[in-house]
Amino acid sequence: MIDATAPGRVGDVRRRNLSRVLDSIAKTGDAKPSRAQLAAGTGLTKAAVSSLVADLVESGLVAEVGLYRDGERGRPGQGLELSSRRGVIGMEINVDYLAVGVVDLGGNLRFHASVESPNRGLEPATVMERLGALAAEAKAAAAAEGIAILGGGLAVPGLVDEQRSVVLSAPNLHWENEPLNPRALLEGAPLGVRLSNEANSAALGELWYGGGPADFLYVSGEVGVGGGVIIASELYTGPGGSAGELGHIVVNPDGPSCSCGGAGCLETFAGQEAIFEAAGIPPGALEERAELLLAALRQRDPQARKAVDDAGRYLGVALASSARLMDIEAVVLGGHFAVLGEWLRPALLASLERHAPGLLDPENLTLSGLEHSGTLLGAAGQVIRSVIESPFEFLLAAKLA
Amino acid sequence: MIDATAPGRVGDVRRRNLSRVLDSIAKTGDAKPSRAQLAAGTGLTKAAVSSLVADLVESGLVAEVGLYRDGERGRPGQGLELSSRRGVIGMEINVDYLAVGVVDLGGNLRFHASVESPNRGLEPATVMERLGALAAEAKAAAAAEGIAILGGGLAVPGLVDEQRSVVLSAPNLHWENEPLNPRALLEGAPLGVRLSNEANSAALGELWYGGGPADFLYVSGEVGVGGGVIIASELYTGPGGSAGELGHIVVNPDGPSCSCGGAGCLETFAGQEAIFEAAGIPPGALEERAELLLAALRQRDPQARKAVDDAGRYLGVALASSARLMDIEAVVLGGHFAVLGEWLRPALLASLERHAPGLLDPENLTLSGLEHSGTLLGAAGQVIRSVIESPFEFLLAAKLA
DNA sequence: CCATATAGTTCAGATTGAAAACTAATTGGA
DNA sequence: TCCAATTAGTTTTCAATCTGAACTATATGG
Repeated sequence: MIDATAPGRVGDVRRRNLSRVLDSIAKTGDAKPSRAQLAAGTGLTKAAVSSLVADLVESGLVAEVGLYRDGERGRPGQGLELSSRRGVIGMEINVDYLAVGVVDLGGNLRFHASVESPNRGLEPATVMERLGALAAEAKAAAAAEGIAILGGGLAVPGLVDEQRSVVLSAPNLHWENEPLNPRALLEGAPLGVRLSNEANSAALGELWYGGGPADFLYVSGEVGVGGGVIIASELYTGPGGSAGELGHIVVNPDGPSCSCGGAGCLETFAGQEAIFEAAGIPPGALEERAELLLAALRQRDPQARKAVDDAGRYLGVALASSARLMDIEAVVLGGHFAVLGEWLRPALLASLERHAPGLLDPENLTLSGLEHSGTLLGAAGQVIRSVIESPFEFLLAAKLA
Repeated sequence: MIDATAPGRVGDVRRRNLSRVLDSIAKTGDAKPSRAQLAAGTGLTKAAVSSLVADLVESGLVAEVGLYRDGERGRPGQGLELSSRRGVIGMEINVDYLAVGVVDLGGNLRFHASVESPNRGLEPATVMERLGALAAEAKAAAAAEGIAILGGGLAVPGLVDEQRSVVLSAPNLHWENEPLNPRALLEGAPLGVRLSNEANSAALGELWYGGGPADFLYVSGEVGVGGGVIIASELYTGPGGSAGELGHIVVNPDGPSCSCGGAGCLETFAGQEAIFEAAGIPPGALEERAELLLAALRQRDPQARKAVDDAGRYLGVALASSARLMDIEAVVLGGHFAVLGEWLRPALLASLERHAPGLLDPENLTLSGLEHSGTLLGAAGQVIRSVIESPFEFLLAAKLA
């Protein structure tokens, strides 16, 4: 396939090289590369890099951070980094809480806040209003730290149409085809607010800020079972944008019917609700039930043990099928599954070994370390990445303003 | 993601535009576009297109095919097409036959030959020798038609390492880690011979020459059950290159063990052998058994009917899971499944509706019309595509020679 | 036979990175 | 202390390539 963004005119070369340099700075991260190092890394000449960096510094995306010597001879280089005075606000609506965070271009979470909020069944307008209040806090915090906010990312637990900012289906919130107006959360931010799926954002957070490998499947165990597929360091969304719905892979054709209308889905065996029920945890608040389950497991309660083993076994079936179909070589467990990680692991690995022996190295089955901030980081990171990938457009806009 | 293969020199613009123009000619196909139409289609100026086309014509990749008037006023354009005097040889090793074909750059199958050959268990060297004889026929036929052979594609029913030309695993041939030397089949062809997987090649054949949509899952029912995933008009191979192994998706966690070492795989329910056995077809040659099965189905034999229904049902489970994970919206059934198509369809659709209601429109479940030539076309097409995507390298080589 | 329309070419102009020469800033040793 | 060596970054010249506008070529229709 011919890359539509590839240079067609001479001017496009610069577009691409601006992005390449910016990406190289982002990848080098804390090492704060000099122009000379960037030249070596990108294959461009020092002259070209100097010219490109000049534009990036002028736009405010990149900052010089003083000299930098490594003990050797020669003139020291000027360290460069993605500006810590520009940032993006990450936001998250989940079933039982709202959260916001300020992430600077370098990927540092500079501010973080969350509130409990039983959003299930609430009107989207009500939830958006509450989230707006939280976003205002984040904006104030950013202003106090001298961070100019370029845009925002909003993650929700459901399928979304990113272009039109519509939540197509979020069964756990009881939302269906709800158009949101995320832009209103950050009035005046030049890049607007991007709506995204919670599991996908968490997968991207893991990739960019959690040390995830270039190829992995992220399994999100929030109230539902979601997934995010990362291939070659990019989110794989599929032709219609809804890939990664791991929760509705069929793991047992004779299984019970599922909220999605199907039958035998993974979620009916390994969703939070299914596990709690099988473990005999009484209804109640999510946090409390999770605590009860962990307590039961610690006390070697056989019913809890079996519930988690079953979930692990079926998760193994889903991962075996996924690995076969998509050639997945690594898996990161997040959310609920990260909390249950060590209890899930034995049954999961046994099941994988039974259904796809040798396909997935147990070492490559890891638990997410980012906990809940992964989703925020990923939601904000998508906007940051869009700047890194198309800085030219951003420069133009900056020049006009 | 930033394309690492495209350092940003000014000269790369031309590289890209050569490819873009060539691709545009290939896509327009039989319409034989003029330079002016290409300019309109690519967004380049007429001047640029003229210059690019001049290089392509000089290299022999593109040919002018006389004037062309559409009744309107004005000077008529020069029709352009991919040269019919340049071609690629497609080759196929399957369990019970060998096949070759000459495909010109325009995708026309100009010569075709196949021989029965019980390759299961034969030494690769023996098989390659037989294939070499067939390839020689193809070369002679190409020479007779004045087609210069640029390279070849060889498809085998197993996992391959394309870079090193090694068949990693072809259980149905009983080959394991067999290095081949496909280059030797076409001594002197400038682009060499590319080894590929049979199901993937068939999927690409369907995409390029069978009118397949931009996004679909090709299901190959040869002796094993294979698959090829096409996303955005490209083959999705996954990080390790072995994506699409539909045959080893788990469709029933309590199912029997499989030749792959796993258990409950689709292949154990819907592989040819499994269907024949369940239908009570006695052992024998593949072709004969297939005929017997079809005859039994036509006579409404209940055992045959049930065997095919079961296969369809489990195929539906696998497709439901695949659609969920990869957001697949269309499926093309090939090989054995295309032959059984109408008998499979009812149970398959019912199963899809049960496990993933509404996810896949029945209209988007189609049967391949290319039959066995799809694999040849796809195998050859991969080499043709590589020229379309990197004509600059080809031009350089042509200029040196 | 000429106005009109479309195809394709020619040429000046602008953008851009490569290459090489240059300036700047540092270290280590004479 | 000072200079050679070394590395960073800038300036200058040059070649590649596309755009845009003017131009030539070739058809149709009245």
